[in-house]
Amino acid sequence: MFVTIVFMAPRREPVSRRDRPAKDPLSRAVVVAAALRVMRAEGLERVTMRRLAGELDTGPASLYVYVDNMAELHGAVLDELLADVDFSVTDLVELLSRYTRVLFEYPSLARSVLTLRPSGANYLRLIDAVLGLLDASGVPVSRAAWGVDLLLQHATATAAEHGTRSESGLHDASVQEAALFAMDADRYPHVARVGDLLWSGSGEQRLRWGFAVLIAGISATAVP
Amino acid sequence: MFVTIVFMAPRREPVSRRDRPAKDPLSRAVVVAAALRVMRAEGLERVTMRRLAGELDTGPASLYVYVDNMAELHGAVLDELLADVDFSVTDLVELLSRYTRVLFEYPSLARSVLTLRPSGANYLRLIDAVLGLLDASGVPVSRAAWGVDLLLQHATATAAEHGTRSESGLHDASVQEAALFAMDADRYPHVARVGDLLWSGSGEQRLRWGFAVLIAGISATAVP
DNA sequence: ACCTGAACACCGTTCAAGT
DNA sequence: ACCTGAACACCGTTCAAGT
Repeated sequence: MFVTIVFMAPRREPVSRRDRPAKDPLSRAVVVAAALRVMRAEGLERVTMRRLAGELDTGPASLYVYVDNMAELHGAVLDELLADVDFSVTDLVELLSRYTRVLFEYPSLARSVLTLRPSGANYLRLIDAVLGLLDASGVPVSRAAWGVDLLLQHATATAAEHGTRSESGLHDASVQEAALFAMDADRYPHVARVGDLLWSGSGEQRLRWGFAVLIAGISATAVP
Repeated sequence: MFVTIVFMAPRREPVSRRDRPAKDPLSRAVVVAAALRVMRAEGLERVTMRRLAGELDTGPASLYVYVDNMAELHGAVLDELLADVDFSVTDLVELLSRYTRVLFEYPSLARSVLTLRPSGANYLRLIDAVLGLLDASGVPVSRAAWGVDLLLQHATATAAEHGTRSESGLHDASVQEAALFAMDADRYPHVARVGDLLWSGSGEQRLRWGFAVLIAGISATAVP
């Protein structure tokens, strides 16, 4: 993969524009594709306007012709990622898991998406599929309309958190510390009573339990 | 408020260290207090290591003696904010609302906290209070242990999103656009069927409905 | 009209060298 | 031991000036 990228965007000697091989004309699709390429190879942190501009043989200002800003570019990258996902399943938890699996690979993207309210064609396709399955299982339309947000937010938040945990090795240490601290039964009687259960279970288990909780709650709770 | 802050940290002429009035000795508490002051006055975006250092008459490197990094500082600021909140209530939704209200005032902090797993004394006090109320309403301890995470994450995520909406005027426009786009009944039949319900309700209403959904779901769903 | 060089106004974090 | 000046290695976005 890395070799491919080097081949597609070789470092060139700084020669005058005329002498350089013709480059692809810029377009929104080309910018998004470059962003996806850099993210896959080096992570979202390396997807900067300057880096992308370098990759596309132009200056950072030129990218603003095709994307509004970084946040919007992240939204476009997510939608591109979702383009390859098949959402035609009959089990809601499986559907949500397919979405989550994509984000688990790019936790920083999940973190960005969390504050984005994505609106791309493929995200809409996902929303449509979720609404379809909620309807099929008899959930009233008003609950489904609000519930889809809750379900996708849980998926996104879990993926974002997953990344934080695995990216910083510090985290285990600070959880340990908090755990010790928390076992002060005088100050935190309920935390002490619950004990290790607070940190128990795998990410996968908690994700699936969360989906189950939400589906049960959505089915049972009327909107105001 | 602004005047107070100016008074507390007046711009000084660049004079040699000897001639300057004695400054408070640095400490973690002093750094966190400065961060809180700058956040209240100008928003979290202005809380940078360099800005804080300037405020405290030192260089940015000095702050690293007291905080590990920006993320940890954000966690400390949240905990400081929670110090003033009374969590001794008997209604779980009211308890969660008190937490949410704090974050609603600082949406960027909510965004940061979302990927933080806070572990401060006051956040622990909040967790303890939530666990207490779940126990009081007869929720099995294993469900409560996992449920507290779901409840607080919903609160935090909603506050983070609230900020995104109100900070960028763009958002309304892009929601409009998405709404039109989404009404393509051939491509997104379920979205089209649900229609405006997707974007209906106030933030407050959806927040409270989310809490109700989670509480119902947590009570009804066994952990694996 | 479309594009971009250069500038504006910054960042977090590290580390060698003080005291 | 504790502290910090200066440097490292960058940022996103705007806008005047090209073509």
